[in-house]
Amino acid sequence: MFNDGNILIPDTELIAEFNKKLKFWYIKNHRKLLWRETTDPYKIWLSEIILQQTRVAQGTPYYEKFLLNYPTVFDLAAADERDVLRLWQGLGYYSRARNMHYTARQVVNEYGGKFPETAAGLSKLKGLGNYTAAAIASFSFGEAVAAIDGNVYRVMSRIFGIQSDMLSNQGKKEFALMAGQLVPSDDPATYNQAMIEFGALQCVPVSPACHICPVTDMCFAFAHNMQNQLPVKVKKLKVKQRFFNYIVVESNGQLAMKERPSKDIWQGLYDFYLLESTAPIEDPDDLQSLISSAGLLQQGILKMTSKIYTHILTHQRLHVSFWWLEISETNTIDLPAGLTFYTKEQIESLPKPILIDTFLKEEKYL
DNA sequence: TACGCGTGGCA
DNA sequence: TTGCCAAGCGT
Repeated sequence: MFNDGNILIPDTELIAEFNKKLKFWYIKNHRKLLWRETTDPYKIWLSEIILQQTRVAQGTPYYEKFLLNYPTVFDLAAADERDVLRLWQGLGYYSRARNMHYTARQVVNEYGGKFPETAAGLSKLKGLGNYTAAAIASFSFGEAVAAIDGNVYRVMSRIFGIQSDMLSNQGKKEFALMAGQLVPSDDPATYNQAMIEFGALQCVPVSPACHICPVTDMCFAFAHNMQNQLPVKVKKLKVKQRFFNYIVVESNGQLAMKERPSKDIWQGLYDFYLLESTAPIEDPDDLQSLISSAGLLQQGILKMTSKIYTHILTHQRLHVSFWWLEISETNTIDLPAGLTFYTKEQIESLPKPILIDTFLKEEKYL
């Protein structure tokens, strides 16, 4: 192994050994898929576009009906975009279909109906990124370039112990460097197919069957029992947007509060009657219907405080509005479950989220 | 660079 | 039920 700064590139003997075992596994275990029985770049291209982020079982019927309706790139180029989209219907990621149609016309009009024969040339076409361009280049034209899809990332990461984030740019560079060392000049097409198929069938994301794997003897993940940790994908934590509409029920100077339930933020702290919505509510009428559907008796004047509070948590952004519901002294009210009236003194001593505390102070209640 | 893009299968 | 994807790409 030699060190390239960030990753260890295995020596040529180890690479040769891995490739040999991989190829043997592939010959024995690969699926017979329609698009593997041709080198026609149009068909390979069609299959690769369809299979982007899509399972074989889901994409196969589409591959067949597209070939039936548009047997050649000329037929696809001559079609109306609307018809192409109609045929794509149900497969999702519809820009794939639009780009494919666009590219078919470009191939016909600017390339005389022939696809470029290198990954670099193919990359210039719309809808073809690094992976798809490399896949077509190797499958159709035998170019010795590595086609790195999600399966290949996983296999390389586990076998050779690459622990860089496969979603980061730096990580992608390291994987690409490794992949470039692995791809053989002899029959790169079968090698690429084999890597992808190996990832799809044997080195699967969850609970791979390592006891029947032919390369455990050279597998970093197996040796370190890290199959479930690799590949590393640093998930960008997604900030969820939530819209809170608090009903501050007031009666004789007391406020109705309740303890926060488990399995949500602020567990054990106290807040008001909460109606959560998927979008901000600005019209009191909308809130009224929400309230009545929730069974809260409407016996007072609902008044929104002017301001909408934004409260930021690690993984949530809360957009919070407060609505005062004043109950006149002569009325009684059936409070929803969990709510209890508390005096100002009691409220002062209750544990509350900062947001609630701030609100009460700004309203000069506390 | 980070994010939106669709659908169906699975635990 | 809900989250996590599955042969990525364009912006």
